Amino acid sequence: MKPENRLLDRIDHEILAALQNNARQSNKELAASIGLAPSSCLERVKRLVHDGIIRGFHADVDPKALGITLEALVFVRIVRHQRELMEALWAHLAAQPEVRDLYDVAGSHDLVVHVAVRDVEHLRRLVAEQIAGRAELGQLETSLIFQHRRSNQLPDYGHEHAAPARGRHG
Amino acid sequence: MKPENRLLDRIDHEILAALQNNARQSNKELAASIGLAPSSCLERVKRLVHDGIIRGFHADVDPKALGITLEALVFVRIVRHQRELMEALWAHLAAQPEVRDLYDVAGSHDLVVHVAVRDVEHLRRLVAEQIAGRAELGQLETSLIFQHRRSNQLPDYGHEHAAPARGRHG
DNA sequence: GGTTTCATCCGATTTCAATTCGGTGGCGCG
DNA sequence: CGCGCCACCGAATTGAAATCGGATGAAACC
Repeated sequence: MKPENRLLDRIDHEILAALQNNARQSNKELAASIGLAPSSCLERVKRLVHDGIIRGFHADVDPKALGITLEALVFVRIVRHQRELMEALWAHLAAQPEVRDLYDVAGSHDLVVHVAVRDVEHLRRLVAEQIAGRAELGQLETSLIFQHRRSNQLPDYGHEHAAPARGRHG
Repeated sequence: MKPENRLLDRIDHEILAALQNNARQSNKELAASIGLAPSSCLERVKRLVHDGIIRGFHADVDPKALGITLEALVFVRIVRHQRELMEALWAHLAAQPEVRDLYDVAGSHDLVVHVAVRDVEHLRRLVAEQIAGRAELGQLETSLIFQHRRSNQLPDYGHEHAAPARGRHG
C-alpha cells in the first residue's frame, strides 16, 4: 500500500519515533517500550518497511573520521530554466559523492547544495569543475559551514487523524 | 579514543560504508560481505560505536506518512553578532521539532534552517512566531523546497593514509 | 637475529533474540 | 444476532549475538 494511503495509528507512530531515535534496538526492547508483544511488534515494523513508510536504516558516521574537515553550502542560480537542463544538472550533482543534500527551492536561489569535502582545495576544485562552468548556471555563492546540527527525529503531525486501534484490547 | 585520533583501516571503512547503506543488516551478513568472521566483525562495530565514529543508527521515515506536506529553507541574517544572542538563537531553533537541519554559515546569510511542516499556514506561523520577531534578527527569507535529495553515504577520504592492517593474516 | 609483546582474528559454545504459527477475542458487517 | 476479519498473543523453533580461549603474525625490543 502506498504511504499516502496508509493510515497510521498511535502504535505505528510510536514505533517510527523509536526507530528514528535508535534503529538498532532489538525488536524485543522496542516491543517492550511500546507495550506490545514482540511478535506483533515485528509484524508492524515489517509492514512499515514493506509499505515504504520506513525507507531505510542508516548509520550516522562522524565526518571527521572519514577525513572530512570542511562542509559548505553552495547556492546556485539558474539562468535559463529549461526542464531538461535542470534535470541533467540535478542528476549530475546528485551523483557526486561530495553532495550530502540537494535542494531544489523557490526563491532567490534555485539550488542549494550541501557538500562535504576534504579541505579548501578540494572544495575549490569541486565547485570549479563540477558546478561552475555549466552553461545553465548563473550566479554561484559558496558558504562555509561553521556548525551543522541535524535532527534525527521527524516531527509527527499525524496524531489528530490517526487510525483507531483495531482488534483485541482496543 | 577520540575520533580524530583513531586511525581506520580498510576494513573499518568497509564496515562504515555498509552500515551507512543498511544499518539493520545482521552482523552475520555484514561479516560475510566483507570477508570476516562474525565475532571479529562484531568487535569492530562495537568499537566504532564506542569510539564515537558511529554516532547512531536511525530509521529514514517518509515525511508524507507523518503528515508533512511541505518543507522549506529559511535564510536568516543576524544584525548584531553577539555570541550569547547567537547561541541562544541556535539553541532555540534546534529545540523546535520542525527544524530538521540547522546550518551556521559564513556568507550573505548567517543561518540556514531546514524546516518540515504540516502546511503553508503552519510554516507561516512557525516563521512568524519562532523566528521573526527576535531582536537579533535582520532579513529573513523563506524558500519552499520543491525537491530534496539526501545521500545516506558520506564520502570517504580516508583511504590514502589508512592504518595498515594489524595482527594475523596481515 | 631471536625473543617478547601485542593486537587482531578465528571458531566452538552459550545465551538470547528473531521468527513462525496456531489460537483467541474484539469489532464491523450483514 | 451470528459471521468473518484483523490484530494480537504466547509457546516453540530457528537462528543470530555475545563470549572466551587459543592461535597467528607484525612490530618492537633487546
